[in-house]
Amino acid sequence: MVDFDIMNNNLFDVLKERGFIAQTTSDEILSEKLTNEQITFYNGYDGTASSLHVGNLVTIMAMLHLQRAGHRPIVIIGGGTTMIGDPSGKTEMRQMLDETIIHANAEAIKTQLNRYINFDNSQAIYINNADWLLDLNYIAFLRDIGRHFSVNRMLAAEAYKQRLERGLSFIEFNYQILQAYDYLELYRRYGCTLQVGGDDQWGNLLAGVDLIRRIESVTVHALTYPLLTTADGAKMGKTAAGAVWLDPDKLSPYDFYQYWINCDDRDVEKLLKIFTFLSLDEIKHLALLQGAELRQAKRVLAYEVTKITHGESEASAAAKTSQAAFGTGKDLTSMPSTIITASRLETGLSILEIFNEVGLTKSRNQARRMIQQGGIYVNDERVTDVQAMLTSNDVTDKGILLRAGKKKYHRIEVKNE
RNA sequence: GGAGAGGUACCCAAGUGGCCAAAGGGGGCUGACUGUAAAUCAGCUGCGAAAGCUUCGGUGGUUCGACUCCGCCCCUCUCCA
Repeated sequence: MVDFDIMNNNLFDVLKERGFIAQTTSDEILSEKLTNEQITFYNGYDGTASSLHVGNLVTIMAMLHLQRAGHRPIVIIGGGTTMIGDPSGKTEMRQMLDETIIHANAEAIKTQLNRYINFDNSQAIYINNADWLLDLNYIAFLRDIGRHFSVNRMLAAEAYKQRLERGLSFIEFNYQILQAYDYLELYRRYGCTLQVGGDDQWGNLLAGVDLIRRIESVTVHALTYPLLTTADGAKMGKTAAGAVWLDPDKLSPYDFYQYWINCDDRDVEKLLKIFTFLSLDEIKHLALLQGAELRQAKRVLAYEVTKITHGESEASAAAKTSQAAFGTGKDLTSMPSTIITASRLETGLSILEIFNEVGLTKSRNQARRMIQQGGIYVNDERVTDVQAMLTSNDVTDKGILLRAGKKKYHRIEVKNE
């Protein structure tokens, strides 16, 4: 894919135009460096979960833009820092995670990042800060690094203010210092001169910039991405079911696709700019669509984002399934499905039970409630009887189509043993 | 270590011996209206077919009966050291 934006403008302007930039240490210098030099930059991911989510996708997209323009990304997994827990943006202390879990998470995230970022021939570097943090000598660290940090200034930082009211433990207070140390380490090892991250990381990034200036007498840089919120004010990437994961086992490509299709009208343009590689011109055209037409733009958005994360075939399948479920098509192949044996239908299978079993409802009580409210459908026919049973008569050539509410579908395939 | 205030369902927050599966708000879900959007309105929002069971930091008591009273423990916050 040819990226015309980058051919015609300088990278920094493109990033800015696409909405990737919240704060930087210096727009002018960064713009100049990104245009005239090949720099090494880094982005850290913590190991608190076994999968990245949509929030992290912003940083991945930005890294891809930077890598395509010839800069070298370092992806650092916070195997060491996650042992501490970042207090930024948190009102409560994070739960301490077990070392083996953190390690497993780090591995999973590494695999995941591999799908996006090209690590061939050292075009990108993967590293885990556990490599140097876990064996630090406390006294030596305090003397070499700790002395450069002013507690006064740290306390004044916005990130800690909120926590000072509710309580901040010493372990968390050290997080920023360790992250700053990471930057120093990467500067020394790889000549890394730019750290990027979400805007809530601004304080942590600056701490690293300061540390490197003090110790190495070198000016390095920091750039943050805006923290995305949806038009109705919620954090991007959160749904009732939890985070919007990038791992297909945690969130099916179909559901992932649906997440984007269902975005707020007002967010479409912003999301296209950040989460797809479509040119700004194309995006402008799509954003001109009005009313129901805007769904077309959402389809493009959902397809493109799903393609980047799950690949082209999954994206097409999800698009087809979505059309089938909400339009008039027939293809239901990528809809979540469950296989049951024909024998279970012989005696009649309770609707409550099957909805509960496939996870469309959380409990039988909930399924009952939804039937009473008219929100349960079998083969698109509303179920009104709480006692209703599924029988072999309900089996169509496509199995049995279960639906909870307007948007949650599940297909039952029947197997003769 | 001392003094005080607290820990209630997804979150905030009432409740202070039975009428409490626990007010209210937020969030979420369903329905109507729509465009698989937003806004609005209505209903629902522990588990169970039911009897009933589990739930108010933990644990032991008092009581016919405890979220409510008593003992011990754990945790959080504020002030003092």
